[in-house]
Amino acid sequence: MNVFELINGHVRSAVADLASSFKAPPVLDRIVVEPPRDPTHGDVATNAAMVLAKDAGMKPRELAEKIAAALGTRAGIARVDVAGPGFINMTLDASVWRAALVSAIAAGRDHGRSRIGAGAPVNVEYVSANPTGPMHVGHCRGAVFGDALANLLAFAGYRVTREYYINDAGAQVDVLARSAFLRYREALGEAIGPIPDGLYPGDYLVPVGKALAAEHGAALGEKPEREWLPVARTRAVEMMMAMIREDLAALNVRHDVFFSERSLTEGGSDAVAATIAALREAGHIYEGRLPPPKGAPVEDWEDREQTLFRATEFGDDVDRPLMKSDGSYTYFASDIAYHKSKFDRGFRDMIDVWGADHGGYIKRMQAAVRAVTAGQGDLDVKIVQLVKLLRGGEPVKMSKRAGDFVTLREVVDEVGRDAVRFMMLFRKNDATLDFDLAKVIEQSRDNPVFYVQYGHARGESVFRNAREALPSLPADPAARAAFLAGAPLERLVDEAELSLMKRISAWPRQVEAAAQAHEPHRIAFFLYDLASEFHAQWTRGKDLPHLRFIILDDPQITVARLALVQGVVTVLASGLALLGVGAPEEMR
RNA sequence: GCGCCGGUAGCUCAGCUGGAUAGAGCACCAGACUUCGAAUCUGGGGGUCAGGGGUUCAAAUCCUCUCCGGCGCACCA
Repeated sequence: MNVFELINGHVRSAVADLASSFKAPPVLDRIVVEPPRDPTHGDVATNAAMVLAKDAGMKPRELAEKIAAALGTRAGIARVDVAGPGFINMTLDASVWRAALVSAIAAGRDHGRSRIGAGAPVNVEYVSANPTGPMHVGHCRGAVFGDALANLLAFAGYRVTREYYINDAGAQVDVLARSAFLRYREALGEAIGPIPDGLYPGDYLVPVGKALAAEHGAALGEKPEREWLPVARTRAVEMMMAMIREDLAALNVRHDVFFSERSLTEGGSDAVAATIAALREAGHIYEGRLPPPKGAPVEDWEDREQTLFRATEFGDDVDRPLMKSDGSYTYFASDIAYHKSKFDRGFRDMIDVWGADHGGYIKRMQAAVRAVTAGQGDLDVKIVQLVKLLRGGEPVKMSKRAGDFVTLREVVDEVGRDAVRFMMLFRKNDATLDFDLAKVIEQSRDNPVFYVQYGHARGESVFRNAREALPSLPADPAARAAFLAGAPLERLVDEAELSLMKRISAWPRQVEAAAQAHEPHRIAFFLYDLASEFHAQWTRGKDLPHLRFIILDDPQITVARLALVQGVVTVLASGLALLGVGAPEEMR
């Protein structure tokens, strides 16, 4: 049950009833129904009169009075005021919040589930790290963000596919293959000495060399490179991807589809060639020259005729090359074919999650998606900004050159999956993030992960204690919820209790807003606020014993308050699940 | 030089796609444990929303210019 959706309906129908006297038909899209920032203004406010005043040919306040009069007669609306420049403020009958709480408890983990997605397929592509080594911390944020966003969209009613694009076709995987081949010779007993510059030095390739040796014996080493390289490459990529999947599993991140870049051009058909041909057919490709980039001079600039995509016709700054000077496709060309494949597989809505260093790539990719889908497809690119890794306020030094970068696994092993996930989401995706290894394992309010989880554990702790005073309270969670859904909620009259009920009721609205904005961090912040309000109410019971959740000689109010706790626990558990973070029963 | 992302309290950050008097945590000051978990809570001080101009009933939010920080800038992925 979404209270704001309910009132939204009332507002729209009230406006529709008045519309015959308007000068122009009202544009309902701009009407916003939301909780006012200042609670003294009531429970729900709408700007309807202000945005429709022109259409109505009335002054905002005059129109507001008329809408307010119509709303005043609707069920559940206890009071309507016109305020300021023409806000309509509504105070709802407490029965509305009670009904919302009952519905939340009864729905359990489905409370907040939405149908705004209407089953539309959405493709969320995230991580897509090169299969050339283990994942490092830099990959964490994109992985967690993409995963949480996918959860959120699924909860909001979209049909979500989680996808990983394997970059197994470029020069980098050839380097990987040569590095693995060296390890293969090593595995056969050869002294290889130090790893030469330009090859990957990491010892995670040792097992690949051993595997190649075990499978091929000495045979591979006797062949020319063009024969052994594909073999080494395939095996290396395979083993790297297995490693990456394990790393992701440690973070509780899983994908539905792993899409190989190589598969676009291998086998019977060349999807990249086909895509380019189609674009050429549509007039989006030409042979031409590109001006050298301004600013920093490019040393080896080679002015030549090349195959260019007219990205500028779709909003990009310059046209983009599709072929390298050696005649092979650019990465961009493959990427166009890849996104076309997404569209051909039924995804009009696509979301890519990229690191900040790829920000300059957004426009051309969106341009390409428009071109290749004839404007039917929509690509949203979410950029996750840099993560600064700290320990007790001091930067953790990492040098990629020396090979001592911090791996994803190391961080997860040190602070735990929950802490990593929550902290990665407790910040807007496009703002940089400080991740302090010391702070995230602290058990204090300083640490939001703990604070929210503790809120959940504390709620469960109340239930454990309540069973002594209230033997009829079922231990089984589902039975408990069913039992509490029948609680005498009219006993909840304290302002703060009412306020908690309202926040629990706001959950569905939060889910929808976060899903539509593609912003899972809003969920994290909502949970933090809910936990905070719950902790506050819990502590009030210390000064004011009559406000405790468990009142020994009044089982009725105890049941009512337990229902409130049930609502809190339900939303915390549900929200934490969206973030992929555990909701512990206790934290001792 | 161009593009993208940031700039909000001393510090770290929210601000619900334009709403009413801009909010939280930390830090600082003053308080609350014979108690449902004090791993918590209550109160207080603290603001030129980087700066100028514009759009309108209304701007931290949209447009524009400037300043500062990060990232990127044929043929890498």
